[in-house]
Amino acid sequence: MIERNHLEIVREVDRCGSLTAAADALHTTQSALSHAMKKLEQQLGTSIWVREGRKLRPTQSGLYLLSLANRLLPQFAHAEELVGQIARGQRGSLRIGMECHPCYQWLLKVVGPYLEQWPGVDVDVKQRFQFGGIGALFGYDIDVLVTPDPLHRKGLVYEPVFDYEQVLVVPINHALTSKPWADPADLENETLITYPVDAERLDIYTRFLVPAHCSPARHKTIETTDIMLQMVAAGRGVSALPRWLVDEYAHRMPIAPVSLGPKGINKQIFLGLRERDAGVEYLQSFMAMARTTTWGLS
Amino acid sequence: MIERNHLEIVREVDRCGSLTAAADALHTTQSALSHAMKKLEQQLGTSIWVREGRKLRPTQSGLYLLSLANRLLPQFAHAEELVGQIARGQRGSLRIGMECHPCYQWLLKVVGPYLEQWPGVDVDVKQRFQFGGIGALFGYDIDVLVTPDPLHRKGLVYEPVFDYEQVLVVPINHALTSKPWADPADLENETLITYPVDAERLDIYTRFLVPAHCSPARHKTIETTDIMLQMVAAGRGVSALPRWLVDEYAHRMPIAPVSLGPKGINKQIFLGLRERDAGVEYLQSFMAMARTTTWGLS
DNA sequence: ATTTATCCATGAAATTAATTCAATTAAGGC
DNA sequence: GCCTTAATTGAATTAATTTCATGGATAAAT
Repeated sequence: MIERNHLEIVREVDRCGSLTAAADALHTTQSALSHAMKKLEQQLGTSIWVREGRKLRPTQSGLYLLSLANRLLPQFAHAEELVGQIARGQRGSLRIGMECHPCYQWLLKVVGPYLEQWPGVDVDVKQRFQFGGIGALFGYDIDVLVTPDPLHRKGLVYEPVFDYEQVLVVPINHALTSKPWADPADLENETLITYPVDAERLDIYTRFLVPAHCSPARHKTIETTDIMLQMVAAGRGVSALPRWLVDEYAHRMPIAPVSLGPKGINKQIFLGLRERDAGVEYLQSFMAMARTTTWGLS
Repeated sequence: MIERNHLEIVREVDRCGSLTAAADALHTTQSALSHAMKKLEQQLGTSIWVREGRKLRPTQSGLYLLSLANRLLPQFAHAEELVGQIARGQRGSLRIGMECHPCYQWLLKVVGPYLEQWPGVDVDVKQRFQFGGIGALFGYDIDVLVTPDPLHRKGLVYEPVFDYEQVLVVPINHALTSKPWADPADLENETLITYPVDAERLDIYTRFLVPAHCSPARHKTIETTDIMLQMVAAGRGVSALPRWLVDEYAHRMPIAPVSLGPKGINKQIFLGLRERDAGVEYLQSFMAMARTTTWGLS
């Protein structure tokens, strides 16, 4: 019934004062407007203007339509601009999924500058997924997945963003600090503190303890990195974290890193996203900034 | 670009889950919707849904359009309903202009029942006009003018709603109460209290004092009827008001009416409106109720 | 594994709607 | 009174939308 272009006409006639002038402004003929409004008037069963001399005076209906036009038309215009920005990749929402607990610290460093550069992009971080990070990616719960395990699936692409070494964290006065590296057997009398995830996803198990058929004296889980390190600093256990993360905390806490084995556990963090989204500008930019931010850390 | 139509489709697809179902709900074919949205997608330069298997998943743009649809479509619907009511004369705004100060009391009696009978009509009362009541009527500042002076102009129509007698109001123990009527000379020692309007618009001057070349000892102006009558009751002056108004207050205040001259000053109140609006149902109804309400007063 | 049923996309034809053109009416300015 | 400006109207033209017929892709069913 009432269409956007009717509102446009009502608004323009009000602005210009006549159908003819409005037709000019709308790049069409006066006749077209006359026909269009006449049809609307018939549909609504009421006139929108009354002719007074050769002026058009809005009726009550006309005045109401005018107020409607002034309310609604800007919203249409705004919507088009916004969608245009989304189309050009200047706007959107970037939902980041984290499968790598300690990476949260790193992420914070990326997000700050990113938000400044992309004022139109809303960033959100999610850490728990019902069907795993990849499921969340496929399910459009997230747009980017930060993970150490780039499980390849059709429709997904991964890009490595940084390498790091996973190290043992011990109190600064711990005996192991004098050794060049830790052996699996060194943990047999220790309390191991980890994030609360399956053991298969903890490298210290899969790549260090399990191959050597060792296990720690006790195993505790803690959700947050800060508390975890405070526990370590207090001598209540040891943990395994990226070296860059330990280095950062070592300034303010009595903790120290120890390599896991002679070669250390070397890992890589990947950013995964849907292939379909690979061309989106603000996602590409996030990838680029993620790589850059890394350099300052390791 | 974005048309009401498109929003309708987006909303319905979201509700129904598929283009086909939405087409059904909108009483058209799936193909029509597909074509329509494809065209919009091309214009916007972005897709609105991504085909996933045989499902449509809204993109960011699609989600935004959906929120837009949910905001805007109800307003379109509401507008159509409202304009329909206006067309049927069931709704509008009734802006009443008053050129007769004491009539405000009478108006309040009319407006109450009127609002009940016409829940869709918003009533507003205006009392000050830059170019007089008639100017306000011509200028569409008001829809109805309540006036004792029906100045005839082309395009305006007047209808008398009630007759009344303008009387002098005096304290109940005043000497004049014992006379059958007041003479102009009786006011020469009195303080006259009136509304703050030009003397030419006060009948007690134009039709009583001026013809007799008399004037009151003092002249005070007061805006509100209640205070005016309290002043009279307190013996601080006399005033001129409609008899029915004085009768009403006489029950609770020590005041009394006295006719102005042997025949009294007889007046008539008119309702004026634009000729063009004469057929509007809720205006006609107001006229009718105005006449009815009068009977109970005089 | 093949079949079946859905669902969406697409191109061409048909239909419907919108716009223009030309003629007409009406009011205000000179 | 005449000229100019504005709006309406009807017919012709042009543009748009819708339908129809078809094909491809996917999920469900046999």
